[in-house]
Amino acid sequence: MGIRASIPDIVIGRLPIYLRALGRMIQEEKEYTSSHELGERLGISSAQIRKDLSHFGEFGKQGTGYNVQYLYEQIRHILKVDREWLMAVVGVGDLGHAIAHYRGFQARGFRVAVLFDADPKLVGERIGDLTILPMEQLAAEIQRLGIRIAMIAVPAAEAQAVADRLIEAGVTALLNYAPITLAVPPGVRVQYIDPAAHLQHMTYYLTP
Amino acid sequence: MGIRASIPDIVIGRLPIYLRALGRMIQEEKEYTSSHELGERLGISSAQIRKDLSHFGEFGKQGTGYNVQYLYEQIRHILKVDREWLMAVVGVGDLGHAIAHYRGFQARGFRVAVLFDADPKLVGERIGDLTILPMEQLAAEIQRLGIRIAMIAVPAAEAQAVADRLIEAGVTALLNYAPITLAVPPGVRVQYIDPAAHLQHMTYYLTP
DNA sequence: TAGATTGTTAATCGATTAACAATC
DNA sequence: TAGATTGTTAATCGATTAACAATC
Repeated sequence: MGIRASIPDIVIGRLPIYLRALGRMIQEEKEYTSSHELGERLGISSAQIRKDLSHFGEFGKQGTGYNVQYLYEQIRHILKVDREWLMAVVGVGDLGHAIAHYRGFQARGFRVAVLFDADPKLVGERIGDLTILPMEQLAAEIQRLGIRIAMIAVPAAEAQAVADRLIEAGVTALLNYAPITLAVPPGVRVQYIDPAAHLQHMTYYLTP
Repeated sequence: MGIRASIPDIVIGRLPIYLRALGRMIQEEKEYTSSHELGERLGISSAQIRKDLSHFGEFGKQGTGYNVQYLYEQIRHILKVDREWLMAVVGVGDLGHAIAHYRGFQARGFRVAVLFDADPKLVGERIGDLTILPMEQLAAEIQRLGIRIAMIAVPAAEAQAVADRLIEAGVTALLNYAPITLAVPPGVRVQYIDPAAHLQHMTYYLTP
């Protein structure tokens, strides 16, 4: 029995983009697509799309391309979003509120299940059908709900301490909105959302 | 006179991360750092940091490393964020509100200067010292303020049309929060913020 | 000085692309 | 069938890393 080489992380990172485009095609009631068409929409070469998908199996048919619905389901399965993941949000300021209200998670495999904030003035406030809980309940609630994913929306100065507590409680995937690189132990994944960093990336190319 | 090869975009994308770390070091009143220390904090090899910086000049000293403040200023200059860029925000729902309130832009070279929304119920509402304007005023206001950067925080279904209008008005850098890949003409830059895509990237690695 | 660290070169590694046989 | 498109191989391209002379 051979060893299956691990799939490049950069390929995994493109799958959600493919999934997003396929979701739109489903809305458009498009039944079939091709690597060429998908690449066209995404600004990616058709060869790359075929190569990426080939890591996971054979999903298309020569001559006709890919059945949109089928490929969509397959990628959902590969990414393990053919189920619902519960998430915790820590920090319920403006950004945390926006995250808690966001309607877009449900369709893509996620649900905000619990909110925490360190500010006693916010604790007890209701958002949708959730009540903001104090930090003291963080570990217990995360364990009770079996939560593995958390979003950090606290100020930069508190983000590392919050990450530490979340990891301690059993979280292994963090989406960090604070503008700071987190130190985490092996086995814990972190993704970053830093709008100012994206903006700075673009200003390099702007002529003043 | 030779042709200066263009610097890889992936290198440009790392500069804001270096800048962010240097900003924190300034807060910590750290005077000198090294490629090794910086790399340690960021989970990047020291060789990569030195190589990245070498595209732009020589900023360090053998034996002592980099003066934090000096390197910070140099990178700010390279990224053209040693000034203030005005930005437009289109779509002032929960997310647009959070963006408009966000205090973190100022220190990193940006200011939200104008807000637009298609909803007549929102038009006229004040957020901080800004008033939400109707879409009809988009082109005129963007031109009047000389705005080159816009953030799109409208539903996916409207994002492409909004992008088209912004580009038409002279915007050449878009930060898109809508979960859709935008089609833009050459010369226009787009960066994407899609939390669900980041989450899906991580669930791949989670064991159910 | 001795130790540390830079900037740079060359080697390595990995990702993307081009091309095409297979086949629907 | 003829045309289209896949999955895959090999070639190309580009990015990362290791190593080290230079030097503070």
